[in-house]
Amino acid sequence: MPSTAKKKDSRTASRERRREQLIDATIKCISKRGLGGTTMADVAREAGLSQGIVNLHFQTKENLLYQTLQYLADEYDELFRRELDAPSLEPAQILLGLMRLDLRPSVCDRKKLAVWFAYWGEAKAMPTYRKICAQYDNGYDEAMLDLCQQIIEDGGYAGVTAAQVTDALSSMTDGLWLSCLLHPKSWDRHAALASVYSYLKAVFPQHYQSTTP
Amino acid sequence: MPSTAKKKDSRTASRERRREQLIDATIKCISKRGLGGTTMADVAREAGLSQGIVNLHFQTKENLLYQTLQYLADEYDELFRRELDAPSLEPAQILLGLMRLDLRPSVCDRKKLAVWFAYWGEAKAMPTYRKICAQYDNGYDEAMLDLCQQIIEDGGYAGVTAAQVTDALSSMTDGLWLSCLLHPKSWDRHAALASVYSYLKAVFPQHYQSTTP
Amino acid sequence: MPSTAKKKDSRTASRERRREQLIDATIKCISKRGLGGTTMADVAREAGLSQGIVNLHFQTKENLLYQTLQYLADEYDELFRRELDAPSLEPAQILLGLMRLDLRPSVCDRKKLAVWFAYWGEAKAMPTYRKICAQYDNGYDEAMLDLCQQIIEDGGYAGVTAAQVTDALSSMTDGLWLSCLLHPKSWDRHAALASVYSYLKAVFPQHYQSTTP
Amino acid sequence: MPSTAKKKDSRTASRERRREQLIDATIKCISKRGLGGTTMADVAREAGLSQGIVNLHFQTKENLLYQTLQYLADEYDELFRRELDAPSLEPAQILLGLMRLDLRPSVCDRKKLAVWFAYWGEAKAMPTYRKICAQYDNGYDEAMLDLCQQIIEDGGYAGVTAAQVTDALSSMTDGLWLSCLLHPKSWDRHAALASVYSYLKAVFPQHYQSTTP
DNA sequence: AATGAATGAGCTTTCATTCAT
DNA sequence: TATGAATGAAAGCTCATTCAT
Repeated sequence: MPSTAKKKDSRTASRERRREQLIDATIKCISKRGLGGTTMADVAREAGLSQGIVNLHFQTKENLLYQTLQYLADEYDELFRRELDAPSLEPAQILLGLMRLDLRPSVCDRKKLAVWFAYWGEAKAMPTYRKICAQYDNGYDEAMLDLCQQIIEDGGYAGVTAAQVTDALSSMTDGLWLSCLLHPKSWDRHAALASVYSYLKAVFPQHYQSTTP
Repeated sequence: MPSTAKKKDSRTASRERRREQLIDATIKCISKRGLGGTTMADVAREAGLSQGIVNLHFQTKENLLYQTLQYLADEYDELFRRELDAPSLEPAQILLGLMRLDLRPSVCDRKKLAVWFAYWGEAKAMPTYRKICAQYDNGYDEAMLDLCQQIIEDGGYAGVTAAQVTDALSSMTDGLWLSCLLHPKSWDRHAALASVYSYLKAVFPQHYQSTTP
Repeated sequence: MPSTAKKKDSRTASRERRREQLIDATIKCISKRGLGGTTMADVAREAGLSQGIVNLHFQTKENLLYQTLQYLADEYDELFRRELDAPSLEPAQILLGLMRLDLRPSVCDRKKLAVWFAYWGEAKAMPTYRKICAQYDNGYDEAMLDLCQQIIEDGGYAGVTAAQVTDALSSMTDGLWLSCLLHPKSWDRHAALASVYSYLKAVFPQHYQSTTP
Repeated sequence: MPSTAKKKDSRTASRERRREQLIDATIKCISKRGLGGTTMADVAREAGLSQGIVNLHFQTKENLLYQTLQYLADEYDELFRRELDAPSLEPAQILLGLMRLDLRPSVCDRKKLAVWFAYWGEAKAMPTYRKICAQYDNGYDEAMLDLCQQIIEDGGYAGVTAAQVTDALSSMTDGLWLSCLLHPKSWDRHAALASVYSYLKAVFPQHYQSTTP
């Protein structure tokens, strides 16, 4: 969302703002009541607006949910790209940055995670959703694969392939998210990061040596 | 379920069988259409029975879903206990066995995973579901924690705690399940196991040395 | 129900007993839950028998309800005839006897009244029910009309017709029944009888003179 | 309902009007089909509106029925109060007015009576209904008790108590209503009033002397 | 004659969607 | 644009009735 967007004429600008307002309300609703428990009326009420407003802006419920997922995906993508393109010194630092990103409060946030898992839960049944998820995931895997490759070559590590580490790492973050969702009480951001770091230290000992991540 | 259970009189037995038949149909339906897309009529049709049958045996939809989750949880629990109680030689072997279990075709089965994720997706909204999930998870974590502790002591490993490894491993399997669900095409059971094994080799090098898991 | 009925062979006798048992259960159910809230299953359960039993004996629900109403009507009719045919001395005594009958505990019983009013409540919609009710009522009115006529002639009362008194008296008992049903707490059998008696004393002063009825 | 109420804005006014329209349809349906035979769809159809409309305005069927009963009770209450507060000359005239009221065509109307009796039929099973009925009844009895007391004192009547007359009169009107419901063909408003009047003449001869009521 | 599992029509209720204002 | 009353399809659930045992 480039800053020029703010210069749109008031009508369009308000349209855009309404959209975000409604998507926001959708996220809150899904997080509170689950996908199945969220009605169009709930979303409208959460946004403090009237019944018909959601259909007015999103036509159908399916589209609202699709756009909401897309919104979250874009938001994450933006953060991911920024992390990746950071003028960071070394691949190992970038990789660690990506791991940190996934556990950052604004990303690893129960409200948003609830939405992701809600979608994933329906993913098998709704190919459209799966497509969005898969498309991004592939991009992330590719980037991580590349970083791991560089680290392995740099460190001359044997016994692991870049694919294995990539798989392991991305699985771990997904799993840690689930854990955050299911055990809100006992979940600890730092412990999670420590687990990830313990793995990095174990496979890439030359690149990760600090005691704390 | 002791073998004597099979000697139930035909009436009771058939009640029990019908229950399983309906739970089975429920799993298939959720897997095909998602939690939200599954109707009582769908389940009845899938089971080849009539409309009212599900309410007759489970009273409400909520209860049907609850019992289905419980059924899956019990099924997994049975396998987990069996693996844990196996007269296996060493903790390291048992731990590997548990990892293998999670990636075994009958466990890591898209149909069942779809159900698990469907529930997890609604977990935030339905405390009842979360309770079932959480209750078992705690048991598993404890068992794994114990195994890791023993391995660490046995190997004199420094730099990792049992909690970190447990967290990492259970997160990894959860994440690999999600991966299996979302990328059915590219998902590879052996690759997944290799990823897990690469981690084990890295953290517990003395205990896991084979090239292949 | 003449005593010879008891000599039927066991099969038939048991059929008859089942019928009464089920009608009894029906009365209890309607009284507890109302006509609308009474299901075939409720009746069977109340009778301590199995689901299908009611259809076996009464074929349809409508018939069960019809037979139950008929049963109550017959029971009342039996009592009414007995009172009417009593070798009572005078019309005034017989008339008072009929009034007493309507307020007798076994007749003016909330359980049974609930059933009568349940039927009356549906009477407009179910002509079959209305027919039963009307048919008996006419008979009673005729008998009372006759008694009142005799009393009026005997006393030389002017200013009231037999029809008016009959109407007033039968309306009063119906109304007192409703009162018994609606105000179980404050309802008092003796007060009710006193009200009726006060009317009799007022219209037929020569025939009813005691202080208490 | 003061005349200013009519100036409500069209939206609110229409809400109120729709409510009455639906209650009206409910009364018609109950009167035609009985409480048990009345479905939400029937009510909607009777009102010439769509399926969901009744739930939209009354949420549940139970509430619709409750509100309908309340509506009828309020309507009667209004008439009763008006009759009671009439600048009538004497208690005897007011009492007669109340009796007339109960037999007035708009009150003693088979359609409405069918509804009252439908509720009374379920009253034992539904405490909520009984409460509404009882609450009003008490008020009416009190008012009548008061009037009778004055008449008795004024006339120096002995042998009857105010309570007895009140009981007798209110029972009579209830019974006459039932009669109106059950015997629509032979029912005669004037005969009914004559019966009531014959009673009044008999107990309070000094106050009621005309040949016709 | 009796049982109780099974059926399926019908009911209440919910909710995405439409539309007059 | 925005509103919210209205719609009607579809869902969950109940229950009279049937039928194999």
